[in-house]
Amino acid sequence: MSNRSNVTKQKLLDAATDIIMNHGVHQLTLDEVAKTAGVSKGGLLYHYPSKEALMTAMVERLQQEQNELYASLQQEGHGPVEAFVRLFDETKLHPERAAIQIDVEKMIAFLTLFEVDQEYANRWKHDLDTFFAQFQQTADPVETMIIRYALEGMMMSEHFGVGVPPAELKQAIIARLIERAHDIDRES
Amino acid sequence: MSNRSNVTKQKLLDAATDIIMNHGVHQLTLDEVAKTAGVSKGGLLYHYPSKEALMTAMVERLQQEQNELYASLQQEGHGPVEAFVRLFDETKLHPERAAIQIDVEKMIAFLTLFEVDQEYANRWKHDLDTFFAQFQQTADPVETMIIRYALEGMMMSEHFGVGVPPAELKQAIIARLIERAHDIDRES
DNA sequence: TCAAACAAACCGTCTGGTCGGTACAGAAAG
DNA sequence: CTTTCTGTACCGACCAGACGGTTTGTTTGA
Repeated sequence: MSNRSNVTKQKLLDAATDIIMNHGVHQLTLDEVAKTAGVSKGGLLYHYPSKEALMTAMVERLQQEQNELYASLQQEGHGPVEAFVRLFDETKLHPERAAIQIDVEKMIAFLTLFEVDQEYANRWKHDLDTFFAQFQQTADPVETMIIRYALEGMMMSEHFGVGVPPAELKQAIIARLIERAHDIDRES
Repeated sequence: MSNRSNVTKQKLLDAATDIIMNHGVHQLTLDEVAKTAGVSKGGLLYHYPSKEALMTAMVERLQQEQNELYASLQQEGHGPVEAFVRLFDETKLHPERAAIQIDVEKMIAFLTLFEVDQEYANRWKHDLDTFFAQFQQTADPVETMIIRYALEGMMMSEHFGVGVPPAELKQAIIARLIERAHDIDRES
């Protein structure tokens, strides 16, 4: 795969990501993606021969970015639960990490794709299932799951802009979650 | 509005709800709703002159059901936070309440509708905002918000079937959330 | 010069919505 | 009592636009 080809592919994935985040799934049409990326529809379908292929590539890129950030957080010495919590706040706490470019709000946006195509949704689900399985083996599975759910709920709430608390309350919530995650990791 | 007319309207809303929950938003077509309800497409559009009108009616009926159940829970003596927690589990703990017929999975299904029509999405958001505002005035706003987020995250996770824990763990999670909500309500 | 990379017109299907018409229950008229 | 009229509820063929995907043609770079 030449460099030129790869650049265009990334542009297309960026455009698709941009659309799905700012305008929702129903606006994710091939014409719109091509237009946003500054490529013709023919050019798009040259690289991704179907809409499904495009969406699969989007999800896979997101997954990879997430895995990389999560691994780097664990290498810094954080336990699995705390690393998970920090996954939800890292780019905002440390903007200089923007290179990794992980935005968790993408996840909830992509989740809506689950309803469009059950096929590759199941692939993603499998990965997530094995990941979350370890959360049931900690010193306090109940609390661990509450932490996990709280983060996902917060993510969803912010994505839809429903009942969003002031910034300082949000930071306090995250701080308390990190604190508890830290304790759980230490006891496990 | 005659009785006959109202029966048909409810049948149409039931059909639409059924489709959106079991097959996703992308399957919610007028033809499919009409077919499921045993009505012609013309009949559907006679009662709901547009797809948007149909969806708005769906959301409004859901909202009303929710408000009624929440009010009845508070009348039983539960505080606002605990009543909120029980809202997420009531139909499963007390199947005899099925008359009220509130299934929280509907909510997350409907949330995806937000992307279709920003108009009434904002109306719903406003209602939710004012509702959740009280959660920031409790004895422990941080914990209250964690409880709220955890429930929403759990709901979402179950809707998508991602990393769902065994039943006994789930019950333990809810039990702990109820316990904490009870404490917060008492202190407030 | 040749293949990869892209452009653009085009096609078939799906879907929201329109429109003319039907069935029927009751009111009004004779 | 019979006939005519009227409004509600509903049907189903049809239309226009959108969208995913194909085909054919053109450019670009090694």
